[in-house]
Amino acid sequence: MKLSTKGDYGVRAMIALAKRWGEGPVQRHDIAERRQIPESYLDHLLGQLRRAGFVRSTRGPGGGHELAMPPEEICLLHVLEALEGSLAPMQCVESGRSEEESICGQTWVWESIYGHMRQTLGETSLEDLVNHELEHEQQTTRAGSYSI
Amino acid sequence: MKLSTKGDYGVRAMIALAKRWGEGPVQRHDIAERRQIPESYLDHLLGQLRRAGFVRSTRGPGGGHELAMPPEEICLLHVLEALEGSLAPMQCVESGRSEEESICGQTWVWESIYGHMRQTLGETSLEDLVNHELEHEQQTTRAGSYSI
DNA sequence: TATAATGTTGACTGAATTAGTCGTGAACCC
DNA sequence: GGGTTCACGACTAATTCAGTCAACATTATA
Repeated sequence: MKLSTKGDYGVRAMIALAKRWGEGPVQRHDIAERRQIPESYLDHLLGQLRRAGFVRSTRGPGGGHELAMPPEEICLLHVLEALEGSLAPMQCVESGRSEEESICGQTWVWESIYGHMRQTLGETSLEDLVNHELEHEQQTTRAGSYSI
Repeated sequence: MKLSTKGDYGVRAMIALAKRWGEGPVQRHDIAERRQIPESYLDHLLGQLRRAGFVRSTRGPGGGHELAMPPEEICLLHVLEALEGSLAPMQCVESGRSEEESICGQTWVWESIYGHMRQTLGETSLEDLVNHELEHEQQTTRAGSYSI
């Protein structure tokens, strides 16, 4: 039941871009370093995200990658589905085939879990993630200031 | 984000046993056929379930497998964790390492999803699954009776 | 006690998926 | 033209998954 690194890395990259929204393109190298993603692998992920319409890239000096729309308009669900395809935990959940129900017997439980998961991911935007991260940073900075 | 066949098959097998609770041992072959599980693979699953204490097996003629406790006392969560290990969708969710939070940035979302998932699976017993299946069978039987 | 039915175990294997790397090329800026 | 950056596809290594198989242990019963 693990999310693949593809999804994880992809979301990390999107958060990195969301954090710099409005400041022009960010370079691949920069994203990779900050979020600890293998740079050459990040290539693929950015390619998928670009083709899915979430990212805009420009080449040449001063080029890089940026979000194609504001962070509040991009939700985790769409990003992850662009990278991983369906997130359904079982085949019979996504296909909705009721004939299999008598053999599998557990479809309804997974449907419920999947529904909740989609809802949560759909309600969470990149902006939310950035805000959450900023709050967290403030806390650790404040806490850390005592130890200097 | 797929559940492996191991978890799926394992739960199917447990449902099969729950349905025959109190009727003595059920044979591997029988379970495999009814639930469409490769018989030699089922071996491994029953082994894991036995070592986890959910299944009791007896050898020799008339032997087979049966639940080691009533179906209402066994929940999906425990069965799946016995088979698959942790169901946590990301490493940082199960380890709870907050240092990674600044790099990953999405832990909190997955923690919420994971929490809900555990709750749902924890609240669903084998008895619930059997009952659900019986209701479903009645419906299809009734519906089907018109077409004969 | 012989034997047939059944479960037990672990070694092995093939296929698929994941997680990347690398090289070449294209666009862009100066 | 030269340096910088992205774009794309071929290739590969490692891991996990899914499953088979053979030898062995236990038990019922005739």
